[in-house]
Amino acid sequence: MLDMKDLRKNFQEIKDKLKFRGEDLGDLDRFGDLDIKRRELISETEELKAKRNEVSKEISVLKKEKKDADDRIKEMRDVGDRIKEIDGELRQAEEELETLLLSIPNIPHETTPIGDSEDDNVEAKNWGKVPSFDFELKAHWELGTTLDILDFERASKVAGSRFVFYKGLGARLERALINFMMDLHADEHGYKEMLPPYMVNRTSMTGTGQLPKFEEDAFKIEGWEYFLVPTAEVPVTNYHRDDILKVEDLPTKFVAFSGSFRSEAGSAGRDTRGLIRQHQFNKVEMVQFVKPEDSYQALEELTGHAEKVLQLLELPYRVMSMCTADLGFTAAKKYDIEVWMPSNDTYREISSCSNFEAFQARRAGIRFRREDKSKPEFVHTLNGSGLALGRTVAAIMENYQQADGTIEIPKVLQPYMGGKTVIK
RNA sequence: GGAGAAGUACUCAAGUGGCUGAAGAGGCGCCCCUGCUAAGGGUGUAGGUCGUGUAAGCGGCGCGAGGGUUCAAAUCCCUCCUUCUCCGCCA
Repeated sequence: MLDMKDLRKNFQEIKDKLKFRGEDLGDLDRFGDLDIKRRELISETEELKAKRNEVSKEISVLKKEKKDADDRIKEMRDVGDRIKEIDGELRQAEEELETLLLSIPNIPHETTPIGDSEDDNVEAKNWGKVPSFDFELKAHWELGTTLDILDFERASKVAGSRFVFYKGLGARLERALINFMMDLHADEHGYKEMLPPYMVNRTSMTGTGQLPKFEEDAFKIEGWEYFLVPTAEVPVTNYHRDDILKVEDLPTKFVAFSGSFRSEAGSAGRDTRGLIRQHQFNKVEMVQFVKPEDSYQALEELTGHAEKVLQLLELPYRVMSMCTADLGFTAAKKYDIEVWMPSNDTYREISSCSNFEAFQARRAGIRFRREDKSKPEFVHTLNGSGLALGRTVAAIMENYQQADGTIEIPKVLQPYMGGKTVIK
């Protein structure tokens, strides 16, 4: 959500910046009228309420003195009716305004590249050497099926398409990665470990920006106002919803492991094979709450923390600075980390690190106080995958595959795999 | 799932229609006293948000949330949420 006062004061400038997103800005132009209408109604009703309060005191005095107050009471009855009327209009105006504000995306940061499509994303960094194979390489789903560590067929029998069973050392590899990543971020990068709920309510989904616009992307529990979390970002960021944090607690950094559930509406036919696009996948997610002046520094650090995982796993990757057209609804700036995926002969997204500035904080009411008596300010929130597990498993399988169809285990994971060095 | 109880400011807590934006206590701030400490005395301490204003200020809202009744609601009514106790069920 954008700052209403800012929007009021700098409407055209903000609108121009939002245009770079190339999205439909909906009813944005109605903001001015709604805003004025709302404030007019507030002034009107408040004036009447002030009067009512005053006269009510008079009535109270008159009654105590056993004097007649009928005239005043009658007068106030009319005032009360009028207040009710105006409050009704006001409520409607505020609802419209709220709906409007919740549907406006974040303003891109000045360092976000301007572009029309994903082709305009800018490579910010490139790490590692893309491997060359002197044998015919296999996709991870082939390797996984042959080694009997992934079973897609039975998963579609038991659940449906876009689900998977991990088996044996495949399951072990995923579990090793979870522990490895959690340990790294908790012990080396200063995040507090957290294990969040996998279902959240509507308010939480709205707080981080998944709702109201993207309800079709989420799984909702039938008969309940619960949504399966599409990412741990939702429960972990909302952990501090409506809180006023102490300045000495900033930055607050959480790392959470959770399942992530996505309907993948609109992705029919894309990445239908393998682990790349599942309805359910595991993810280690980093979330930060920081002072506004620190958030861009924090974004670089957080992205570095995600990169560190790939560096230790010795997987080649690049960091892309997402352009205005590919930024997502909530972010002001976003880096995608893309890992080399041999079967695709290209890089695939494995992490997404974003600075939301105060966009989520405003929706979710997450604030801090600089000093004891000072006015609360909104924090800046950030998050980033560190990393998506399924895609990491796929990348390891493909990049570490051997000519005989076995898979080497990255050195750093071997202690987490009971000392094993190869999956065969 | 059944039966009951409760949610008031940083904490505990009083409060069944108007003088309660809220007693009292603790905590915290300041002052006094005792050479220091412990103890004691005095005194102060409401947040947040919205509107309006250059500002000081003024005004609205507020006692879990949202509605309603009333000239007037922490107080009466309705719905919801959360917590606790007992019973049942259960990993």
